[in-house]
Amino acid sequence: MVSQRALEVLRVIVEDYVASREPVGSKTIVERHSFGVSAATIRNDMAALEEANLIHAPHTSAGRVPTDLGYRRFVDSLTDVRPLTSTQVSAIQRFLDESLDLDDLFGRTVKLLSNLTNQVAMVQYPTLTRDAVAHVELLPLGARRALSILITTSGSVDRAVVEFDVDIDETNLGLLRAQANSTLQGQNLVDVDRALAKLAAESGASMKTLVASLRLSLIDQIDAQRHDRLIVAGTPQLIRSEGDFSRSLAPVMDAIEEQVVLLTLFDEMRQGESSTVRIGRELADDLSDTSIVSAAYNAGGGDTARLAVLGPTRMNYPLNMAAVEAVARYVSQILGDDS
Amino acid sequence: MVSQRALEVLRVIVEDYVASREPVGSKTIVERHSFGVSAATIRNDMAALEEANLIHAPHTSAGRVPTDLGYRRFVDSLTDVRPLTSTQVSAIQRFLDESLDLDDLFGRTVKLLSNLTNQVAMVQYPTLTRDAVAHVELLPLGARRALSILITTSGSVDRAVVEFDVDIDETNLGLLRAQANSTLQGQNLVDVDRALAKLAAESGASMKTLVASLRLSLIDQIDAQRHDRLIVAGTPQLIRSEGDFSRSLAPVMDAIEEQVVLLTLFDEMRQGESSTVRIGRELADDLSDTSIVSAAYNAGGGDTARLAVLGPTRMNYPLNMAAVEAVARYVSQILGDDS
DNA sequence: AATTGGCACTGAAGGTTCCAGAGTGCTAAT
DNA sequence: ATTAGCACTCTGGAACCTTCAGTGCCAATT
Repeated sequence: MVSQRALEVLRVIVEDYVASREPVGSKTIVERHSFGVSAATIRNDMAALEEANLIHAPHTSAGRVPTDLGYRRFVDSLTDVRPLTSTQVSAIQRFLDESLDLDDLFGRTVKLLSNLTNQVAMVQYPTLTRDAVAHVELLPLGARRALSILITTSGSVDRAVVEFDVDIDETNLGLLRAQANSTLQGQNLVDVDRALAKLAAESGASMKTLVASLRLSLIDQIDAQRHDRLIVAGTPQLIRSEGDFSRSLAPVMDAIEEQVVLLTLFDEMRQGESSTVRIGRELADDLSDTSIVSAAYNAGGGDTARLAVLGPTRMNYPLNMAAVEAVARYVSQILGDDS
Repeated sequence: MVSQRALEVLRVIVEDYVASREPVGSKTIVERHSFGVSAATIRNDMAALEEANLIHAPHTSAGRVPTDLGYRRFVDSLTDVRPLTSTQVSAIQRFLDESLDLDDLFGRTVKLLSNLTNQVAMVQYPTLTRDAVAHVELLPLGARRALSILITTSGSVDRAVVEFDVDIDETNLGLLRAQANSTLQGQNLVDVDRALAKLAAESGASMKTLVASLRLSLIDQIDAQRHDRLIVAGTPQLIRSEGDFSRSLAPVMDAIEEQVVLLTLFDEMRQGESSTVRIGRELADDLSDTSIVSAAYNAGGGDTARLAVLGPTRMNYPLNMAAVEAVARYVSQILGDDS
């Protein structure tokens, strides 16, 4: 039904529409692109595309606009992701190489990605399975509570509150801290549970219950540290492309601020291949005017997480895909090196 | 020139306009409020108000809208800040009391404030001068670099990179960590510099240079920890009140994302009294359609910082002032208690 | 001196009509 | 399969009108 040429027509419709924001008609197509055929022929192809639900006319006598399905077809047909220019690449490298710890790296990464694409950019925190305990700090918070701070060898820091069953004073807390550190230092995070169980078993009665409380809290903490955070930058870009949204931007901003919808989405994607594009209605209802281009990056030791850009469905997919993939690649490179 | 009654008229104009978003005319005023006079009289008063640049007519035959100056007069005339209802107050208390560490408290605070006011809410991190060192962690980052993590007794955590002049191995780093901790633990942050200088003086030649490097880094870190961060929530609210902005929201969002303009503003305000309202052009140019209502809170030990809401100049000032002040009060209360 | 009713005037908002233009779908011819 | 031709449709903008809320001012009133 849809000929080869018709797909070419789809391609130029997507490209022109993304560039101009104007519905594109048969005449402008033959003018701007050298198909060897007349406008009437293009019109026939367009009729076929419309039949296949790939494009759509806002009203009877307007040009055509790609549907979600049209964008999907367009994206799927992109075989070779045009790489970024070498100056861009070296700028990325230089910029990211300067970063200090994980937080700093991710902060730089989102800003960079947002600047490259003029979209909202997001980076998901990785779960570092080969991460080990560097230090556990315990600070009193009251008679039966303490704040536990877990520092890992990758430099990540997490906090949680430990609830004890009994009152605990400075001395006891110091003892617990000393024991926990000597037991846990150097242990891989996944082994913390086992190590603490063992410590509890070997401890005297009074210490046993304290260790048990700490164990509960630390396990939670380690679990919670999994892909549960998103660093975001570039929300102002969303406003700049407000014209591309049929409904209010507020629900989109809500989703970004809440994070949970996006994180769930990322978790779904982890199953899939490394680079993924979600378009319009393929996402949640509130995000039906937006698309997300994301790629997995390697956080070292076989751990992966995702980074992404989010923008209106009318976005420059090739550019965004190239940027997301390039940045993911360099972040992987940096995280693969040391530590 | 502007009679007492005229100021009453200003008050109802502000209130009605904030409530309805419609320019308010003399007729609606006499209908909705019981001034004992006719519309013509109100018109005379309005002429005086316009003369004084307190109100302004969008066009010849429309009602009036307050100017920035009008809002200013209105706000200044609010003597008694109507307190929140007792259910609101107890909800605030219950919600904030549950919080664990500082980060959690501030996270809750901004969300709460944003919900209470339907505006963007912000909390500035306090500088905790009575904060002391709980633990210093050092993690290798390469031959001549290490990541230092500083945990304070208030539970705040900061990271920085230490650059050494010479290569350093695990053993040396461990030694440095042990020395640093035994010297610094329990020391007030402001004394860290002195303590490390002393340690350097007393150390052997090889250790001396390492301590010096660490000192440089930690000092920076402690300095940087001063009021340099802003926790923000509720940016979607900004979009919901987009109609109140004459120009694009993008610069406003930029300012929020960049933070620096707002932080500078907060620093200026610290001089002033505890509760402050900045209206329209009193702020930066890009923020000429927005107002900021802020209050100082007490972080314990005489340290203060600010929290605020930001929204269109057409905002409910009494409500926002009450909310900001109430929340500031409870945050102060919580931070005054323990630790 | 302050207040008021009356009244002419103003400008925005909204509706109607018209026109031009872009773009289409269809048909018949190539 | 492609194309030229053509009638048709719909939007967007201009021009125009009417309505209406609200004003400013003046002369009369308290």
